[in-house]
Amino acid sequence: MVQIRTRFAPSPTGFLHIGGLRTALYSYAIAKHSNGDFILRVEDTDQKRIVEGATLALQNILKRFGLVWDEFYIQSERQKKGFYKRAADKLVQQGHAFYCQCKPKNAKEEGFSKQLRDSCRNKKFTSGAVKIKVPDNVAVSYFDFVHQKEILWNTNDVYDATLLKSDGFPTYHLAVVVDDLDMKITHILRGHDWLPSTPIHLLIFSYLSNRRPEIGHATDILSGETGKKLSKRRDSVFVEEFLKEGYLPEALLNFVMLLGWAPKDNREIFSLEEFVEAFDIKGFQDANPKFFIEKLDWMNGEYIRKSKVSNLKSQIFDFFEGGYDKDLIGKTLPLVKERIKKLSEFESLAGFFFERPKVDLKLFSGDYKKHLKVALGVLQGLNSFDLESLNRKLMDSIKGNKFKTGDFFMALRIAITGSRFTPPINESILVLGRDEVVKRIKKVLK
RNA sequence: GGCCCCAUCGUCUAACGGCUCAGGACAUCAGGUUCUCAUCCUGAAAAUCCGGGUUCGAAUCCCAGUGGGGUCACCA
Repeated sequence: MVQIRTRFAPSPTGFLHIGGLRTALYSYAIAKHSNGDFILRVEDTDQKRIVEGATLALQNILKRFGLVWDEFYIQSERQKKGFYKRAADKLVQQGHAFYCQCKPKNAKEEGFSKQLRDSCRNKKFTSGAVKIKVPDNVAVSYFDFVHQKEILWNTNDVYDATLLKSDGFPTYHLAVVVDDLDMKITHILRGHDWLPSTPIHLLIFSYLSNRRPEIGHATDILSGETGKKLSKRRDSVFVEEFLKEGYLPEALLNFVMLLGWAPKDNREIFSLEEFVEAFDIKGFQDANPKFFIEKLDWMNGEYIRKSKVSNLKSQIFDFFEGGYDKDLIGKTLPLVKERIKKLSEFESLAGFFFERPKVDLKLFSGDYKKHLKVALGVLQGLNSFDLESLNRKLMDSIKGNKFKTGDFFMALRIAITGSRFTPPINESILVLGRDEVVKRIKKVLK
């Protein structure tokens, strides 16, 4: 049996795209489900777009999601060793490629072209860029393992793509084929946006080798707002942005795995290990999913609620870069854990534990001072400062004074926290301590 | 415009061509629990794009249409 080998091959432009994370996850799962190898390959062949430190950042972020690779390659280093030049030479010798000395065009400015056959293809140049000499009227096809169907082109619709640039670096088309062959990749999984250039790769594969990896194109993730491919300008597209908003890596990974893949039993919560175990290539979707943040919010809340206090404590401490005392975070967490959907929300919900709040008197209603005076008396007269006694004495005084329970606690809540929406107030009082609570109530009564 | 992909509740999706007046989850709405807010529990509303075929039977197969997406660089 052949060892399964997959790869994730991003270009290091700074941040990891959410779709990239998903592609990496699926590739990882295909390999690991069968105890295969997962390879990370950095495609940095565009000298104009090199970003300092991007490769390291990419590696770090993948590790945070547990997507660990077995082998690592950098294309620019392979370029120095001449792998791509040799492949290009071979293609020219075979008559499947030719040198071209035309001025490079920029499609963004010039629009799409109708000219598929390059004017240099019969000029017999011996230097310049190398382009593929696409044959006329030949059918090329492959079986897509995502869509589970044959996809077919006529080469009359395929253009003479550049393989080697005049700076000696390969384009994606050449590099991807050479590397996937050299690295003995068995399954290529990539985004749907690559589907249209697949016939070029199919031709190169057939010229360079008698074997070809399986190929599959995962759906594009569409924006929930626009229904179009996620765009950097309008949408949050980078993994780093989501982490910064307070989403947990495990939740984000879980959410993204279900955009374009589903198990037969409709299960929704998967750890990475569970996903690898459950992964089935038949579970891929054909239609492009829209990215709706609501479900991610729910899922993130699920993960936060499931988290151990000790783990969550460190995550929140790190998230706020040490801005809050770690032990105190730990004490408040049992009270706030099931009330937040993102780490970032810890601040607005639990901030009053760390800093005396500004209390807006407009929040109060009714005869709140009377309520507070009674509460103050109870607190100060309490012999044993524990939840049971506190609760009992407060309830007794409510009954004794014929207060409305809700009104009483609301007054207390606002005085202590500055908000109408808070964790349970008696438990919060215990965390804050009697002295602090007494001071806060007195301050309002002044 | 050419080429390619796609089409089940608002969203993510399930359903060997028959066990389906289409199931689950999120979101929404209504109840319950509760000192607020959450959590938790109950319930409701909500979909097979439109036509044609094939078949005893179609969400499922086929053909057109319509709609959506992608792509057409010496960027990946």
